[in-house]
Amino acid sequence: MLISVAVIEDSRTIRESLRRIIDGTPGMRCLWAAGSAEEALTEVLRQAPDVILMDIHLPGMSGIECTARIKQAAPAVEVIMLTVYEDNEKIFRALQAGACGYLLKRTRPEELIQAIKDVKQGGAPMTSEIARRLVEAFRHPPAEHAGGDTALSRREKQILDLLSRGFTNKEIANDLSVSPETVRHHLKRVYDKFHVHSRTAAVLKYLGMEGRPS
Amino acid sequence: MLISVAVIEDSRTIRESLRRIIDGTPGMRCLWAAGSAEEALTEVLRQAPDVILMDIHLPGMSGIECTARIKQAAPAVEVIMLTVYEDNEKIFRALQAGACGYLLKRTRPEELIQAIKDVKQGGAPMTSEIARRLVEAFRHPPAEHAGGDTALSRREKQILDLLSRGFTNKEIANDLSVSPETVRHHLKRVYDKFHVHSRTAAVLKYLGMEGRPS
DNA sequence: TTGCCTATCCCCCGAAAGGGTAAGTCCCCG
DNA sequence: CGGGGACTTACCCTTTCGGGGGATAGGCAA
Repeated sequence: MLISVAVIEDSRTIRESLRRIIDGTPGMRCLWAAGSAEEALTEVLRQAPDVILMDIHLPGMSGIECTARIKQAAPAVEVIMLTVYEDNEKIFRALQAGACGYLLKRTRPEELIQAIKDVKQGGAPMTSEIARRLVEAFRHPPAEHAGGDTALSRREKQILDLLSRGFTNKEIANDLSVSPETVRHHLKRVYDKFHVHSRTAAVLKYLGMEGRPS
Repeated sequence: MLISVAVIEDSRTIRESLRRIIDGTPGMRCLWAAGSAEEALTEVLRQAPDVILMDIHLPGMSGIECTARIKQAAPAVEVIMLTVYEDNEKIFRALQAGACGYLLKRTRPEELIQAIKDVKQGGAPMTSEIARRLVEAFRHPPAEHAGGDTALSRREKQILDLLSRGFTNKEIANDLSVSPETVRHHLKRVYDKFHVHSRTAAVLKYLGMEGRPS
């Protein structure tokens, strides 16, 4: 079974290097290699590959945006993000856009090839560090990729956490064995810090969804 | 650096086999090997290992429950679930309980050893199939296992959508050019359908986060 | 010591939200 | 044609929120 691969990467050197690695692998062929997201989008419509290696940092449209569009146009195409970045936010955004793998550029060629094969078999190749972050994010969705650096006190976080599970102030107060007034007080401070004026907006901000698309 | 490992596995054969594999690896030592969750919990307090290999299916307390308790008592201990099951629910429950890796029992010894090392380095070893499921779960939490089949009318969805972006009833009303009373009315129906009693809870349900872990 | 932060609790007020009920329009389907 | 569902508006009442004060107390650092 021949796996058709495409590469999206702005650096010509890396792009051609990836193409050589792919074409040099038996059972694998590089269909095309684009230098920009825009170019890639037209190529995808012309010839949809099985797997795409996508640089996350592209001039113009980002690789994340490009991934989202490709998955919309051709959901069967599997996308592996290839990047130098290791920060959580980019990882999550890429996965949500539809990427199924996330590798660092320093990944060795043989691992890259293995990753492409993995993807075809329904796997989700990623370094174990990245897998760990995914696991962490899965375990504590709020604390990690939301609030982040916003200086919330322990108590405020705690209350926000209960708030984000749909409890009323009174229920939170009972849960924490304090007066509802105290809960309200902490929430006021949270609203200030988040620059919001409603519990709903605060929760959304806390969960990192304030900018969700419709 | 010596990595101390512990094994929790009810089958004596597999337990001893795991112990041999670990003790046969330079730089690794099997501290203890328990046959039940209860036994393991007391052992953990006595001697906390760096990494635990935990069978998910144990007589009495399950491996998932046991993982949760261990992580509570000794958060630094890393737990790798070892199992024959491959179903999503168990995977997620285990990860939420605090496991950081999830391997199938048919994993070869050398991979197991590598996984233990991975964990010590902050990785999250898992087969790529399992990683894929995690990614899937991460990508569509809302659409899939939430809202899904709940029969919401067009209008109700529309309002819920605006609601889930933090708008007040009045703002939604302006947006849709209807009266706030109308918005309130639709929301009431939504609350009924969702069996919730607050906008926050409704939004969470809508976004598919109603069962989030703490 | 004097602040400053966090946490706790209290007051007030007006606005918003939740619950119930009623009634009007529209359009589709039998 | 009639009935039903979706959508609309309106009224009632009660509870909760959001925003504004202020008071007390412990901890921690300048």
